[in-house]
Amino acid sequence: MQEKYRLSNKLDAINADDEISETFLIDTSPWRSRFDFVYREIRRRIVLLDYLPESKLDIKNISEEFKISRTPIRSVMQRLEREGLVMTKHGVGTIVTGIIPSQSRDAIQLRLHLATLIGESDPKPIDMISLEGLELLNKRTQNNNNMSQSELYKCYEQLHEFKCKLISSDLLRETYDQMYYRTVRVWFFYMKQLTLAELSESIKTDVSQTLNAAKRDDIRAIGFITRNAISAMLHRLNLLMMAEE
Amino acid sequence: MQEKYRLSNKLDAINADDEISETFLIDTSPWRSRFDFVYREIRRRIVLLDYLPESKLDIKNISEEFKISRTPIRSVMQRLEREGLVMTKHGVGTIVTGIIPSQSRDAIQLRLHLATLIGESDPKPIDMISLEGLELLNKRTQNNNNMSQSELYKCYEQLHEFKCKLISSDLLRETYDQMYYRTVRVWFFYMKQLTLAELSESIKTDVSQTLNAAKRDDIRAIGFITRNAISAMLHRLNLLMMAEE
DNA sequence: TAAAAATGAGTTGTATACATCTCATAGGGA
DNA sequence: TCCCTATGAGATGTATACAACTCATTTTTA
Repeated sequence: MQEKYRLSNKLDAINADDEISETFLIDTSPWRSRFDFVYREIRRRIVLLDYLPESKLDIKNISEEFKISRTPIRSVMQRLEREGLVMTKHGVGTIVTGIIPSQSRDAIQLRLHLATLIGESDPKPIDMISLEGLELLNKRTQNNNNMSQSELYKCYEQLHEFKCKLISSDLLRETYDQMYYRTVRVWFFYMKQLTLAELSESIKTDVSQTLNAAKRDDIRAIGFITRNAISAMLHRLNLLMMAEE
Repeated sequence: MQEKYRLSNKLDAINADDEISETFLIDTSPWRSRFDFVYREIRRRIVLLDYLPESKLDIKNISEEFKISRTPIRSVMQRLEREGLVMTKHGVGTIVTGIIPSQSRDAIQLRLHLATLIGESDPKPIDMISLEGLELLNKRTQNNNNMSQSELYKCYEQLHEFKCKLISSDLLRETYDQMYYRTVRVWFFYMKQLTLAELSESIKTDVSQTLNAAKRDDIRAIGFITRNAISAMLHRLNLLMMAEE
C-alpha cells in the first residue's frame, strides 16, 4: 500500500500545478491517471533527449522508479511504440527510436498540413482565461532573452496546448498533438547545432503573432501562422540534415 | 503446445492467400505476426459490424477462441482503444464504441484532407503487379451487379490498399489507413439505409477512375478522385445522420 | 414499507513466475 | 590461429493468480 500512496501523491502534485494535463483526459479513473502520468513523463524524457535516440531503456529500472510492475510500463511502451518514439525487439530490449531525416521530414510535413486545419470547421471560441495565459506567455518570452532548453520546451508546449484548445475535432486534435511530439523531438535533437538565440527568436514571433490573431479572434490565421512557423523550421532542419546525409 | 501450433497454422493459412497482410509489417517475428493477425481479425469484425456498436466484448471467449491468454488480447484491445474502435472501463467491460455522428464526420473529414496528400511529395511509382491487380478488381466490380456486403468490403479494402501503396511516407500511410478503418465502419453502419446498388455504383466509379489515372501514372489525380469519393460519401451520410439527430 | 447497506458475480488492472528469443562470449576442433 | 558451436546472461512475450472496481440483487434497518 505504501508504494501506491507515494505514487498517488506524486501524481496529485503534478496535476495540481499543471492544469493543462487534464486537457485530454476523458476517463478520470485512477488507473487512467496513473497510466497518463507515467506515459507523459517518459515521453517528456524522450522528447527532451534525457533518453537519447538509439539508447536502450532499462525497463526494470523504470518500473522500480515508478513503483509499479513491468505490466503497466509495457502498456505505456506499446503506446509509445505506436507513436514512433520507441521500438521493442523480443529478446533484445526497448530502444528509443533513432532520428532518421526522411522520417522526420515526413512527420514535420504532416504536422504542417494538419496545422492549416486548425481554424477549419467550427473552431472553439477563445476563452478569456486561455487568452490571459497567452498574454503571460508573450511577456515571458519577450522579456527573457536567454532561455534554457527546458524553458524553451515549456513555452513551446504551452503555445501548442493553446492552439490545441482551438481545435474542435477531438480526432484532429489528437493527431496533431502526436505530430507535435514527434517533431519537437527532432527539433531538440538538431537544436544544439542551431543557435539558441535563433530558436528563441522564432518562438517569440510565433507567440506574438498568435496572440495578435487571437485578440481579433481570427483562428484561421493562427493555423497559417503555425503552418509558416513549421515550414520555416522544416527549411532550417533540411539544411542541417542535408549537411549530415 | 497443441494450441500454439493450431494458431500458427491458422496464421500461415491467412498470410498465404492474402499477400496484402504483409504490407505494413516491419518486424516479422512470430510475436508480431500473431498480434497482427488477432488485431486485424477483431478489427474486421468490428468494422463489418459482427461486433455491434455499444455491445460488450466477451474477452474470455475471445481468448479461448484464439487459444491465447488475456494478456496479448489486452494489447490488441489497447491498440483498438487508441484507434477509437473500443472503450474499456475498469470493472465494467470492453465495449465497442458507439457510432456518434459528430465524431464520424470528424473522421471522414480528416480522411478527406489526408486523401489529397496521396500524390504529394514523391509518390511511389506504380508497379505492374499492382496495376494488374487493379485491372482485375475493375473487371470484378464492373461485372458483378449484386455485390454482398462482405464482397463490397473486400473490394473497397483492396482499392484502399492499392492507394496506400502509392504513399511514400510511412507516417502518412499509417494515419490515412487508420482513418480508413474508422470511417469504413460508419459507412457500413449506415449502409443498410442506403441502397446496396447505390453504394456499389460509387465504388465502381472509384475503381474505374482510379484505374484510368493509374494507367497514365497521374497519382495526384488519384488523391483527388479519392477526396471526391469521400466527399460524396460524407454528403450522403450527412443526410442520413441529420435525419437521425 | 422504503431506503440504505451489504453481498456477490463478473470484469478490468496488476504482479509475478515462466517461456522464448537474441547476442555476446567462451571453448573446442581443424 | 581461425571458425564454428554451445552456453548463459538478460531482455521481451505469455500465462495465471490475485487486487480493485462496478453494478445488480439481496438483506437489513429505521
